[in-house]
Amino acid sequence: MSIVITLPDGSKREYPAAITALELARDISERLADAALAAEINDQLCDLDTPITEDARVEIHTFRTDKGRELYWHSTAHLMAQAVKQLFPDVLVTIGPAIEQGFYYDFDREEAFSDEDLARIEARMKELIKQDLPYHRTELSKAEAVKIFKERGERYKLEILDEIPDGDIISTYTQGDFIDLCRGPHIPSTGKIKAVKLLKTSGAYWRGDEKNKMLKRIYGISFPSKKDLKQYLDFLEEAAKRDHRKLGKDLDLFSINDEVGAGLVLWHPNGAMIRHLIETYWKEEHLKNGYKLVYTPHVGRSKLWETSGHLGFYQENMYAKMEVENQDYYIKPMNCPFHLSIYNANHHSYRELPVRLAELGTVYRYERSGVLHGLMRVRGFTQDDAHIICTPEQVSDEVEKLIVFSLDLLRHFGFKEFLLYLSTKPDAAVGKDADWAMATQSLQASLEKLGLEYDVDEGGGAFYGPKIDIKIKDAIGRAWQCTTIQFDFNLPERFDMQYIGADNAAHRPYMIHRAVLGSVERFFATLLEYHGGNLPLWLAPLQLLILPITDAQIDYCKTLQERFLQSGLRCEIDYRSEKIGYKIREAELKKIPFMCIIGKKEAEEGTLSLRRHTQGDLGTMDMEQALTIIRSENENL
RNA sequence: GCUAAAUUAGCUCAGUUUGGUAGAGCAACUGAUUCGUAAUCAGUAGGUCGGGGGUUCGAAUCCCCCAUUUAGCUCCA
Repeated sequence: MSIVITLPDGSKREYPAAITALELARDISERLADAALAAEINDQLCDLDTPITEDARVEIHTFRTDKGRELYWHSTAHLMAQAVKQLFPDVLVTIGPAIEQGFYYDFDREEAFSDEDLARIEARMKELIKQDLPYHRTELSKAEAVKIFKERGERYKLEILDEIPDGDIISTYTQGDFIDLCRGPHIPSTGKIKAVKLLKTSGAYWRGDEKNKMLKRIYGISFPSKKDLKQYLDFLEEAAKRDHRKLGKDLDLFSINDEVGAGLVLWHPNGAMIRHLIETYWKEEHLKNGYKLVYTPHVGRSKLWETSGHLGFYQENMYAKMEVENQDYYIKPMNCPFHLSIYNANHHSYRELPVRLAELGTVYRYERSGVLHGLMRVRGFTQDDAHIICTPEQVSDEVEKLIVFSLDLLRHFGFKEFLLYLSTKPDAAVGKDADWAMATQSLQASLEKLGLEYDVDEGGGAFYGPKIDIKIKDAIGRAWQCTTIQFDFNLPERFDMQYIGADNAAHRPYMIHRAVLGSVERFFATLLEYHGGNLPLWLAPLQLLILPITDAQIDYCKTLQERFLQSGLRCEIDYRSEKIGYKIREAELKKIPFMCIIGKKEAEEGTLSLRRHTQGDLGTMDMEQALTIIRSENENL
């Protein structure tokens, strides 16, 4: 009886008897057999030596597939645990999964792993790779597994075993002297790992719970070639160059200092100019799209925060209360209660809805000291907040408009790729099921109507409503969350919001809470990292710098500056008596988009020599030609 | 908050192992130079070594506490 194997491309192969996945790969090609890591037989991921005994769909996984990479890294994590156990026999192993980029393994050890330890572990891993130890799968009963790990004193493994139902078959993987409880599959042998690098160590709570013991984690990554590893390390270096904290310092955009306080940002003139341009654009676009701008205070009475519920469920993130004339006040961690108070200041007819209230609202939240990170995570930040209050009939239209508006706004900043997520009802939630269903459905319908791809985060919504998040995809593959569009079934109740319908009765409106940029701080950081500091021309604090070669050209430079300023460009002259090469170098380091080099020749001819940052010399031309080039990057000039 | 590492001139860093009161490059300032597409030369000035306490004849260096930063964990715009 022969068996028929169907490959992912639909092609079929027939074999007279059962063969292993590895034999199948070898039959397809030697190269595939060499690259093969594991097989997926009828959607079941398994080791390469698994026999295929009947007709099946089979996919061979290599490092090129997501699943292949994942188990490659997982196998490397096992290898690292083996090296650690050999070098530090007293250390207990816990778990070691693959992550998006590489793997980690958590160990129970009193001391932290030092850099020297890492180097030793890495060296031992390389020895074990040379030995080309096979990963051997063993299936056994729970009792047998308990016996094995009890003998070895691996109490974390026993804890995991304890949670597995008694009847289940358990698998272990052994390579050399190391045995680990593992579902698998794994790569055939350690020799498949050609390049490995241990990257860093840190603490991590057992099972991710801060009440548990803190374990010592080691992160690493591995590749099937040294070249791939080098490429990855280069990528990390590139990411470091784009770090907004470094760019913020180099370009003199912002600072954060001890004396002012952690997580509180000082915006320097250059950064403030960029922020001003972002905010001005943001306001204009909101006004064009039917939003009303509002301003609200930075503090509010405790009564307000009781009504909103923040004192109940958010107090640990709020700054402590302050007392003035026997009244308690809190600094605002959110703008919503103020916006809703504005709505509630008047009666509203259904004819006025939707009401869209927008504000660049600065809030303060107490964030635990360990989470602060440059501008990405701060304690005082400005949300580009808006609340849309509408009737049930208006919901789907509003959601659709919002998605389009958000994407348009983001694209204007040069962002091109987006990742969209729809988050649905979590277990603990407020609001009626019917409302959740309706809101979730209108979010989903809008995404589909617009033909946008999105992922569903099941149960990932806020307790008060479902949401859509938009993340921006970076030039080097990282994703940054900005936009969030959230329904809120909680606050309209708490604030007893109403509108008068056509039936002359009071109704509860729907409310959507949204931020497009997220926070100005995080957005600014994302913008910097995305563009590597080379902002689009319209956002550059200084757009053009005129560089006279000698003092003799200064008067001519001033007439040019006048023309550029009249065209709406932000333009300055570098008067210093430095050599032209030096002035150009400085302007390049400051990432000034355009440079205008003026020597004797240009002054006599009435021309100018234009240079574009990142491109170099564009040649000699007259003013009109220069403006044409500059306008091609920004039609508003 | 937790685990670990770090904090020295405006910036980037050396000096800490083996205690003997600080050093470089860039930037700044002064002077010279007037130059053609990423660094001209010379000179000057700049630091109670994150803060506080302790050990010591003597602390940037050793010990303790605190603050901040970084990498993670947990949490989030």
